[in-house]
Amino acid sequence: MPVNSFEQYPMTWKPDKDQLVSPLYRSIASLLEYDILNGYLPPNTKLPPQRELADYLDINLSTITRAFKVCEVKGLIYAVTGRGTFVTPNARNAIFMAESSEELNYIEMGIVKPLDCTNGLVVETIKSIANKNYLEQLLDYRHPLGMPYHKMAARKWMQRFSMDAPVDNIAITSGGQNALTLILIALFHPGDKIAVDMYTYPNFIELANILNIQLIPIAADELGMMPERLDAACNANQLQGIYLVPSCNNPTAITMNMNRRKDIADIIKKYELILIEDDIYSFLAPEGYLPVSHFVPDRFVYVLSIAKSLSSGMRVAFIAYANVFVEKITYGIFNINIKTSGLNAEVIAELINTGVADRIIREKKEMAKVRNELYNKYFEVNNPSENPFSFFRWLPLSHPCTLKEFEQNALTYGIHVYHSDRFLAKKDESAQFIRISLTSTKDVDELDRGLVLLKRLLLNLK
Amino acid sequence: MPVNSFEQYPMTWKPDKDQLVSPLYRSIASLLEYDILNGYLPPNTKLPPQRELADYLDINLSTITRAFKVCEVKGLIYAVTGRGTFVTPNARNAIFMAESSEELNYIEMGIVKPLDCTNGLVVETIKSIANKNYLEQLLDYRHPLGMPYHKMAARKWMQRFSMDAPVDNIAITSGGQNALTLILIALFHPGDKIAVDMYTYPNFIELANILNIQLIPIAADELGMMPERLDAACNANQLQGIYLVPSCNNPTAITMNMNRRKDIADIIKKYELILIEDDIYSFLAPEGYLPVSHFVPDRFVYVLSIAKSLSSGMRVAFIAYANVFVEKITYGIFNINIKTSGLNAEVIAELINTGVADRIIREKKEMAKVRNELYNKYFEVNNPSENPFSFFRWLPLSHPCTLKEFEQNALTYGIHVYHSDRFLAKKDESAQFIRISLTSTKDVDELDRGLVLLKRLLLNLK
DNA sequence: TCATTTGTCCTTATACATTTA
DNA sequence: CTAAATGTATAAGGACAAATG
Repeated sequence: MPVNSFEQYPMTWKPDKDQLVSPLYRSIASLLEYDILNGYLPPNTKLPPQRELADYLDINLSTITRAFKVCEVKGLIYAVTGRGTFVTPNARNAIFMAESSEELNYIEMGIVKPLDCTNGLVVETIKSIANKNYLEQLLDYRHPLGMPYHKMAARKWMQRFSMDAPVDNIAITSGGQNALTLILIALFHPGDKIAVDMYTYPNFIELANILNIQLIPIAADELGMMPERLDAACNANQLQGIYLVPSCNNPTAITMNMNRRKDIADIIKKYELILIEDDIYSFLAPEGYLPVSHFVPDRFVYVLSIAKSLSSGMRVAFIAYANVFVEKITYGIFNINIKTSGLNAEVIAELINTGVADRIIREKKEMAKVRNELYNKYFEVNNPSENPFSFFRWLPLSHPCTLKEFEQNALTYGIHVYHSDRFLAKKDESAQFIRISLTSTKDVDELDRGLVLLKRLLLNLK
Repeated sequence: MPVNSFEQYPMTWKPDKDQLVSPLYRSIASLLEYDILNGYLPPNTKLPPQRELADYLDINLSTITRAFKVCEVKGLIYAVTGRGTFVTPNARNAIFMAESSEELNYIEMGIVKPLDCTNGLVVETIKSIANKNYLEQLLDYRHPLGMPYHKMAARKWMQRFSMDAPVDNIAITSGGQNALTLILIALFHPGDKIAVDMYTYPNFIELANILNIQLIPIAADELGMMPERLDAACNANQLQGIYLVPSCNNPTAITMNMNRRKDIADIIKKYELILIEDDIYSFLAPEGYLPVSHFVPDRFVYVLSIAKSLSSGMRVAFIAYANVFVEKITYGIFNINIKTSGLNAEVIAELINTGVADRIIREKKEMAKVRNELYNKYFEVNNPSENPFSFFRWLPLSHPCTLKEFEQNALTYGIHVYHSDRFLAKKDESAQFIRISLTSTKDVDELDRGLVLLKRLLLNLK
């Protein structure tokens, strides 16, 4: 029997005892699900403590725990030990490209677009390929990892960024996100733990979530992820891997210098982690910088997407990997993709081999430089490790604010920017920032107007 | 204390009691994992009953159950109530396209190639698109689910096969395998169970394995999967989904008739399964056949790959899905692919809209018919439910044989064929068959020679 | 700093369902 | 067809750990 009468202390959620049938935990879970989905329990509602509900329903605490677990897995609620269980606010953090964003009533500085006014050059290359007589060979169903000729172009492009690997250790995937999916599925298991920067790429966070891979955030100083912190985390948890974007970490814009790269590599070797090096911004890094992969030749997977550097629409990325991963990645590609379209790979190979690719990145770097100089007129960049060609900037928020509050407020000012909470693998009370995309306005003038609005917004917050 | 001394009745696996530390179940699981991965417990070994182990280790039965569950989710073991727990046979069956198969010294009747001599028509379409002036729009980073115009073409193509869905319930993926990956990741969890035909598509089996999704094989009669067996399996296990290839099941070549489709649909509704309908061979099915999805409008995901029907090299598939899955699939596509290349989708849309697609499938059907007629000269097809246009045939083996033995033997005869064990989700003592691809020889003559060799091989086995 | 609150994890007990002999 | 073997599902009790004030 219940110990107390609960009539006088109202609980936020009172399941109907009469509706409980065996199995109890499922019965409870579906009552809870029903009440959440029908709006009887609005987002962020604090549910009664598990013990209180158990007492009220006169069943064991563990049964409530189990019922709650069912709803938590469905994403309906979340729980924090010591604090309680809450109805999930149903906002997701993944950064979606708007489905139809023809007419925006704000200045876009949220999403990072790839400065794709250089697409005209890609179109020319497509046209020139369409005239070749070997087109039919590109439609072949063979070569799941990529045609040899395309892998040679991939190698050439990697070498340009000081990454060298034999063609047998190179594969072509259907874009960078597809490569990350492949790597997480082929080399990791559900429940594995991967170290990431405290603030990191949101789509990697979401991908890890969907695959039930746990991310362990590691704090950074002005040079990027701190080796001591990584060491400590490896000691405390059993980590299997690490994800890094060393050329220009998204969102902090930090380029890791060579010493820091070596120090991180030492920890990777010490704990035998698998390195996932996402070098999407390699074309913005100083010439001759060696990738972290270079220092861990037995433990790396290096991902070189061309979405930001050459063309986002072609959906091609190159990956290179240590010998030990050859079999698993080959097997993974076959299971996940079968293969990447030869036509698309051909277009990119042609861009690389004709030198057009070099021209594109030169132009993009120039545009990025101009936009960064404009940014510097309004805001200071104090950390010399931040990449001066970065497509986005990272600005501390002096007055803390919730994600929704801040971004909504910004929209009323007519600008779209992202709050740092979107980039946290584990939400906590970390310092707050905003990420400002410099490459998404249609021209420099619009960016100027956006930055003026941003400056005004930040002043008014004080 | 243990009730008996186990010294005299040797168990197949005896974990070292001294190595057990808390938590017990994990300790046991990792000992077991270690022994399997290091070969001390070879594939198919029957482990001791859970009760016996519990008794031996002097702990509770449930703790062993839990330890075994950990290894089962990792795919190391599998359990059958009443029979016991067994080490998973780790043979990989995925059918790889040869990396470099220029010079074959055998006749290819293993892999199912798509009769792609129609690729010339695809090439022409690529050339015509390259001349259009809207090419740059195809390189857009927007529309992760596919551009509206492409989705309309997808809808049109689906309608041709009696599948109708609003464009908001349609998406474009980077090929059929990519679609299946997406669906398994977005709509299922590791450990979930999906019903499949006893003999089913090997790459689906491998994909499920890599994602730790369990497949439950369901027996078939001459009309395909038996509804009663599916019902029984749903009763016994808690199933979340079902995978079907109803137009021409690979490898059995069975086309499910309308009555059977309805009966299966009833069970899907009864147990609220998620239907994954892989309609890659829809173009070989009789006109007007309604997909199974039609009968479960609230629970389906319909996958229409164009790899076999139009072009395997373009890596495009269309999917349609029930309203309840819109959010999860949108989210999944974003996390796994970001998007599929608009250029490739445009080529396929153009094929569909200009009627070239219709011409291609007409030609392919005609070629398939000729090759099937040739097959019928040598072998009998007794089951009227087998698709007369099938790209492959399914032949009973009167004298049982191991997979390796048979396939090796065939190669010495100069032919490449697949043994039925490759198509089993759970290896057991099922009846044995071989699958003969009719569409992979370069011409009908070569197929004729291959079939003669096959006939001779089978006679010599008797 | 420490006690309280609160969710999580591990282990056990028992009833049940399927397979096999 | 029945009984035994064997894995599965549900629920409970207790120890533990993180957050809070």
